[in-house]
Amino acid sequence: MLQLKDLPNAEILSKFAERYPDADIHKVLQFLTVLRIGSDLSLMLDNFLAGYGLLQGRWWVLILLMREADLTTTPSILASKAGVSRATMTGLLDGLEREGLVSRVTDKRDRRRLAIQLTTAGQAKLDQVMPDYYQRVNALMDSLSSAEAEELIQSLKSLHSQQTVFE
Amino acid sequence: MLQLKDLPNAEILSKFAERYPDADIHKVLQFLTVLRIGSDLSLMLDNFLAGYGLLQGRWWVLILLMREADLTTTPSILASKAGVSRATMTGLLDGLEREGLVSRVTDKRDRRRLAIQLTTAGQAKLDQVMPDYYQRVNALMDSLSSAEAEELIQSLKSLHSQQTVFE
DNA sequence: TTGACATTGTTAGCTAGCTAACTATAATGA
DNA sequence: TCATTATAGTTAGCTAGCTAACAATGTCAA
Repeated sequence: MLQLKDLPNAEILSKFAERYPDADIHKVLQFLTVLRIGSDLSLMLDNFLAGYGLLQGRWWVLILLMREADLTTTPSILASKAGVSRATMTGLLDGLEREGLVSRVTDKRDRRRLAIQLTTAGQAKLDQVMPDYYQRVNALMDSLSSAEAEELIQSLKSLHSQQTVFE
Repeated sequence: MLQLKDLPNAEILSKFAERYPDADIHKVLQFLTVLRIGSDLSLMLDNFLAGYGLLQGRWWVLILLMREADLTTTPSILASKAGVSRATMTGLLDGLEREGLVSRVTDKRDRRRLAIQLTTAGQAKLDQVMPDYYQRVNALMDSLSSAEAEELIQSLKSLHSQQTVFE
């Protein structure tokens, strides 16, 4: 969504400016550019992962599992660390279990809980994709100097911290 | 997805670095920060629009329609300008039509085509939301100086232009 | 003119996000 | 102890993205 290829022309601008005098076209375009490039980069990552038969959500769950010392944790903790709802995590785990990349193990001490475990196949999948991923991230970020990258992150964090104006 | 609250600690970093020596943790974190803040800002916009009973995809269609001189265009053109597939546009228009914000009119000269028209209710909905939207965008972007904002956009465009490294 | 090709919009089926509601289980306090 | 409350995971139903396939319609060249 939010295609920036379709920039408004002078006629359109005057129409909107007349109806909505508070509009600051530069700021709006900058804001939309941030949104659009974020979503394009995310789509690019999706396409890259698709080449390995993975999807962004599922791939991220595998990484979170690999971070655990025993390659195991619970759906709730995964949901919290991934920043999604428990319901969404259920769906992600369904897909990963179907593909044999994780397994669900019941917890006998607390029968509400499940242990989610990274399988050998899951670890092997990460070993396929991660070296390629890291190389490409390096190549992508090399288009900015380290000072530029740092300023980019700082500016994004400034915007992020101002989210309250939208509430 | 892609929660950055859960930053890797030293133990995790060494585990990943050992297994994947190409990983440059600073670059990876910067990359993920761009993705995450983009998605957070998009979510923020969703929440804002929800207060007016709107959703981002549908709202954007209304704006594209308002840009047209006669408030009318076709689903294909909308899909192209919004940067989504025709199938996705069908779904967005279904929702908007159900709410009475747009109407579908058959084209008698080319019976494959539909004319999508912004209704009075659709224009009224935009008139409710847009002034508030523009004020909030202004407030958000005021957290950056105009020079900072310009550098931010330039850096994002640099990244965007390097997307090919992920193909 | 007609057969091949292109275009338009829709449908079906997938992923992935959400909230709300539900079941099962555990924990706690009167 | 037992009633209440809290927690874990799932399900249902919504939005919104995608691709692939399809029917209806136009277009165009042989």
